[in-house]
Amino acid sequence: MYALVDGNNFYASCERVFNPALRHKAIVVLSNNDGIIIARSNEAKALGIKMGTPTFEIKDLIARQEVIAFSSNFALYGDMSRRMMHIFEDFTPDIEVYSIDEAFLDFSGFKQIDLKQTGIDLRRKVLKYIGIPVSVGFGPTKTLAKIANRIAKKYMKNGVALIDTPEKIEKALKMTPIDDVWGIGRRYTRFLQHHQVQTAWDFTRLPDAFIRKNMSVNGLRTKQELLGTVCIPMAYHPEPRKAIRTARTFAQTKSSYDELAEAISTFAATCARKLREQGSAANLVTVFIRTNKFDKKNPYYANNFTLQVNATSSSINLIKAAKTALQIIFKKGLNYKKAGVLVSGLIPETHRQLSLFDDQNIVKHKRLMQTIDQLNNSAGVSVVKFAAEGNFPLLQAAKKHPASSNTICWYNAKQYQSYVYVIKK
DNA sequence: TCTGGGGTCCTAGGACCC
DNA sequence: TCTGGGGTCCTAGGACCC
Repeated sequence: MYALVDGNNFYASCERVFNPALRHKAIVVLSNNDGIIIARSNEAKALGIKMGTPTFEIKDLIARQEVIAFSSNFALYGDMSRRMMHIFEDFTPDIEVYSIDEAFLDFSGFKQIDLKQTGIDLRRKVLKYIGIPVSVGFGPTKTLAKIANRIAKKYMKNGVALIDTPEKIEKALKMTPIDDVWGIGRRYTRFLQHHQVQTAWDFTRLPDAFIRKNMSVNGLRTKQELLGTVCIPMAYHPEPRKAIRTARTFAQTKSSYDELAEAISTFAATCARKLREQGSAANLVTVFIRTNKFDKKNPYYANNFTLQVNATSSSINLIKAAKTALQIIFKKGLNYKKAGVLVSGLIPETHRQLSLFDDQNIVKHKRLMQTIDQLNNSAGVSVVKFAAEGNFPLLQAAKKHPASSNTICWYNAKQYQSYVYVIKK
């Protein structure tokens, strides 16, 4: 048996932990730039606020304080998540961290265990030590555990549901709308409803050939999982990412190349840092930019360009490549609303092929990056960054006074069109 | 009129997840 | 006025190989 455990309204619950006065209040958590709603407490859901609602659509509710809105704080949520996962590990060592707020727990080694009681204990423990309410669903496959979790959340006062017999499977499938099945998204929901499939149970009545033809092998896996046959194995140890992406929607559009280049450089540096964190190097760098897709008055422009690089995790190399790609797709006279950098073709850093042209720099870059990472990690924030990233008011001062009191090191790496400098904490 | 057979690799697009 | 960010997998089709 597997359990799916997830934090109820996770981001909203995290905010609540630190402000108990918010209990029973309608609260929402907003995206980057406070653009849309990305999490809601039950009370906010009851007000009819949907996921993804643009914030401006509920600004009256916020102004009247009927809804309390928070800007997102992902550092906090990540920390809460780690602590929550740690508690899960007290119940079984075999866990798969599936997302920031949920994990699959493998209980197949526990033959004599009272799962229902285990779920209740787990819930109580997380609530006590972390302060986050969780729901626990048990099932013989991950897909059924997901369904059990939904039932736990919706109908069970103790937050725990167990699907462990053929009778319970059938009952659970019949009470689960097709769009609540893990693996069935918007498109397939529409398609299936068109074929008179309303519930998970209806779906399991479809012929395999029909599912295979219209929904690929994944659809078939979902059907088997719903019937109790494991097709989606546990992933106990996270694989290294195959692509890493950093992108932002801008609060204010950017139209000049320089402004955009600074943003792109920041994204590239972030990608580079994430690459180093997981010990990978990238062979491909993609840059994309787009204007406001909601703007009906002006023509929409979106483009991307991918450059091949010698496998690297150096911020310097990646910033340089990203800026080159940007030059190719940048068009003057447009107001850009969103931009991003994607690094892919990732390989383990240790497998990196030495190239004739850059092996001189690899060692230098490596030491520089290590030093920068150490400084930034120990400070907890970005105290060292590249001048190409811009947005650094001290840059001008540092240029004028390389040895000013708040500057302990000033390094101008002209050949990379970038600067590195270190500010005293 | 009629034009082999078998394979790999890569990419874009479309589906899904949180 | 104001609309998120970060991933994965599968498939079809094209390029290319012998």
